[in-house]
Amino acid sequence: MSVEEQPRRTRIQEKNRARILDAALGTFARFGYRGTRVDQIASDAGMSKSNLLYYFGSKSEIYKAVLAGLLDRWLAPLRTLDPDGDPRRELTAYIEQKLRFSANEPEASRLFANEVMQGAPMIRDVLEGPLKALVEEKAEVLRHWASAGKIRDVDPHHLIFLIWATTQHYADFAPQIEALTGSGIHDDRFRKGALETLTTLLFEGLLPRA
Amino acid sequence: MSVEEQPRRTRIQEKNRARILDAALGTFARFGYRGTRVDQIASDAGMSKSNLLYYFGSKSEIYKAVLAGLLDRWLAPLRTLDPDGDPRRELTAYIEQKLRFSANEPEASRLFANEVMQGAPMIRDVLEGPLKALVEEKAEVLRHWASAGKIRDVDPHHLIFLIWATTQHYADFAPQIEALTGSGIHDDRFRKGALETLTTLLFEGLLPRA
DNA sequence: GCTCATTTTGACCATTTGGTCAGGTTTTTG
DNA sequence: CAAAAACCTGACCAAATGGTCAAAATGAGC
Repeated sequence: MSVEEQPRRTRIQEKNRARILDAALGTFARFGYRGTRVDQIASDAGMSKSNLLYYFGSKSEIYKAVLAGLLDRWLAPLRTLDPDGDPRRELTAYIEQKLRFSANEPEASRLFANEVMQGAPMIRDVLEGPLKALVEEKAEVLRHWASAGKIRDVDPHHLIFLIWATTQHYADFAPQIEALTGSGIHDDRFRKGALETLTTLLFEGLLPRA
Repeated sequence: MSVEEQPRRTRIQEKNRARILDAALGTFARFGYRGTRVDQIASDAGMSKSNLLYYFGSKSEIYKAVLAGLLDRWLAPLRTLDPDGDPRRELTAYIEQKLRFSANEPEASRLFANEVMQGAPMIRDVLEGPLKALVEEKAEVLRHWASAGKIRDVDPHHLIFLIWATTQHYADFAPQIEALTGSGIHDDRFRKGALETLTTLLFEGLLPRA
């Protein structure tokens, strides 16, 4: 599910597999695994169902391939959090990366959400293994910053969840946000506003400083 | 979609409709509209598919009924935000209500998320109408608090989104949270920890006060 | 207990769905 | 350019799916 060996592929294979995975991401993100119809992926990818099944033997094979390609991109930003950096700088950069991800790959974000909401049947091992390890590592960083007096001493897990939740929200609930504000995270101005408000609240808090 | 007139119902109808809606909430929340099988709702509700269809003529009818019952509960907490109250008290109470909702009705939370992620096809009018109106009203409250110097002057929309996102996250991403922490929002201790961290961050901020 | 309305069932149906396969077409390779 | 490999198609299939219907079983009111 994580590392993928790359068999030799022709140019045609390269192109068609990419088209399929791209189309599949769209429908899986929208309708989940069970709600997605192979036919629709095929037509979105501009090819016949038979041809699609020539490249990926089954629906679940497509799903796994999409997820595998997604996980690394979802995780990447957290890896960049530098223990030796300044907390505010580091966390701001992290939040900005996550917001960018929501803006640039909203479908990936939604598919991830969908998979987790269904109980993470396909990626449970990743969550419990590599992700948990990474989160523990970064939680340690946060605790270290806290004990050095650089940040307030709050539960690192909840802090991480707050960042995940808020940044992901802009992708996952895009239709709601659009309905309420008329704009969305894809818009540069909007994204800057979100980042500004988010970081202000996170670092300074809502109550005016004395 | 919002108000529902109640036709006369026998005791049996009352009981069976409730059983169906309850089962339907579970599967719709997990698999979305398209991914849900009428058969499965029926068997979860402990009755035959035919019998289920005697109560609700079609799959989409069940879905609409479930959503209608859900929206009010989802919205209710925001309504309680009192303009004349103390911002910290009011917002803390709001967050606590939302966390409780995530704890007590995680499936309702997930179904709402699912519907919105699919583009809110069924509740778009509610989002653009009543919800938008309510949000504007409460945004005004926040602006008023800001201009009175009671809270920092941040974008009310993003502030509301932050609260929605963080509180909802505990229901929607429960499997991930469980995998990472071994616990979840249903646990009293955990929920108190979440509330504590959330309110501290939101009101005081992450950076230590001078 | 009798009658009528409500509730439940199981058989049935058309359509959709994931997937197979034999054979045709295109591309690559020697 | 010929042969082999890769690619693509359409017909086909079994199972699943949403939904119908007539008739049987059950319940309520007298």
